[in-house]
Amino acid sequence: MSNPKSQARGRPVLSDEEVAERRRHIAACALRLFQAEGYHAVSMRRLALEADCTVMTLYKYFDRKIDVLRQLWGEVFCDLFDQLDLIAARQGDGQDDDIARLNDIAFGYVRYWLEHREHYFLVFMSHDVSQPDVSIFVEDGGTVARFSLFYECVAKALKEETELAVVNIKVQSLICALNGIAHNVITISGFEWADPKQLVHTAVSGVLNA
Amino acid sequence: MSNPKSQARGRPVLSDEEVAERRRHIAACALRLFQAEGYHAVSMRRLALEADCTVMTLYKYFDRKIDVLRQLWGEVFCDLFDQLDLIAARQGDGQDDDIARLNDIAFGYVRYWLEHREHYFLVFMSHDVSQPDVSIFVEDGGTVARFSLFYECVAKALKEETELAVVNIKVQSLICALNGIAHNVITISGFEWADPKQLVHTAVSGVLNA
DNA sequence: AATTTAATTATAACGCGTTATATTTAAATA
DNA sequence: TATTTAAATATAACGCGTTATAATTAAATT
Repeated sequence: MSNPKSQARGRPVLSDEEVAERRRHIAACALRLFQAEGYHAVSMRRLALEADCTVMTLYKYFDRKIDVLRQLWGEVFCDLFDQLDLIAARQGDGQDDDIARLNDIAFGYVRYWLEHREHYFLVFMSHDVSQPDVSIFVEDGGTVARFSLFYECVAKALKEETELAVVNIKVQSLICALNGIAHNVITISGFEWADPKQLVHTAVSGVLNA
Repeated sequence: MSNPKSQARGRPVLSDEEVAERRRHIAACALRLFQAEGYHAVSMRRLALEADCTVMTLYKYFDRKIDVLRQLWGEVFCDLFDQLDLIAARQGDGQDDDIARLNDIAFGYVRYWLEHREHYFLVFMSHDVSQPDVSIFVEDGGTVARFSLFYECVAKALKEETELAVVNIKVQSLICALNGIAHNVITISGFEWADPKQLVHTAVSGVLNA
């Protein structure tokens, strides 16, 4: 795509794969450091040391420090949805089973964030207060696609007669509710929140019965 | 409390009110600057200039820059709930009216954040990725108290027979859902979210029918 | 008026993210 | 091998949040 014979003379531009490899290497180092010491505790100078390159090289492959983080988000969601897919694969064909499965998946989703709060912060709270309108992880279509798991499960748990548009609203409402539960329980830690499982159950029942 | 005759000699410690006044002055300057240019665009040096003092004086009254922001959060919630109280004051005693009113309040809550996204970021997204467990705005009991508006409205919109504990779960679930809608619509701006009013309606119906 | 104490200032420093510029190194062609 | 081009380095600088320290100012008592 970006590399069609380029120039004849001189050192050739790195291939897309070579660029991707270098980005992956930096991201891999960053993941280790971020998980061990936290995002803000790791400086670009430190990351350069770990990645065995210069700060300037980091900035060649990532426009900003936050973009290194963004690279890791895809992996987080991959991990999360791999777990949810396992839950979804459980047997049971009745509608009661479908509802129970939806509950399990919804709670699995929230539990993942509660058990990996540093991932939650990585994904949902890395915004800069001064640049509010940044779109997260949506540019990566692969992540969005996996949210369709919720769509399928909600559709199954509902009567089959339900319209597509209605299912869509319900799914979005559910996802918002689940993210909200995770967000509130994690960030408003001084408040005596109810059992997350109950909150999730209420959200799921609500979406099905609304 | 902190000022009982203190010492006999030398300049007396500032009274609580004097301290509060200086804090308010700094916060007032900060509000003006933050709203005009954004939190991160305003440096402590700049704020000191505006507040007509030294950076060191700022640090005498606020441990960190983020604490200046925190001081402003209370005012944001005050503004928000003043608006919601107006909506809540509408006449109509039937249960249908109660449900409609709950819908209006819930949407008013979400709409406030959507229309004041900078406030949303101020309140819900000012965390540092590296210090995830900070409790927000809960230390200020006044703010939490005003959330009881939701409790009262949900209780009214439900049959009176509903248990306190159940109402409590429903209220928490609703608040999570509303925060989640605001959070997702604001921060995941690249996704085609449904009409927020519909999402709120689904959440409210869900909580009432769960 | 002299003294004591706290508030405030002045000044410098630290590492941070980020940018700019000039130089060196590596990989290709002629 | 000499040349060309891009990758990578080296180095310095900017303003940032934050901390430390010493000097100054303000308000009280003796």
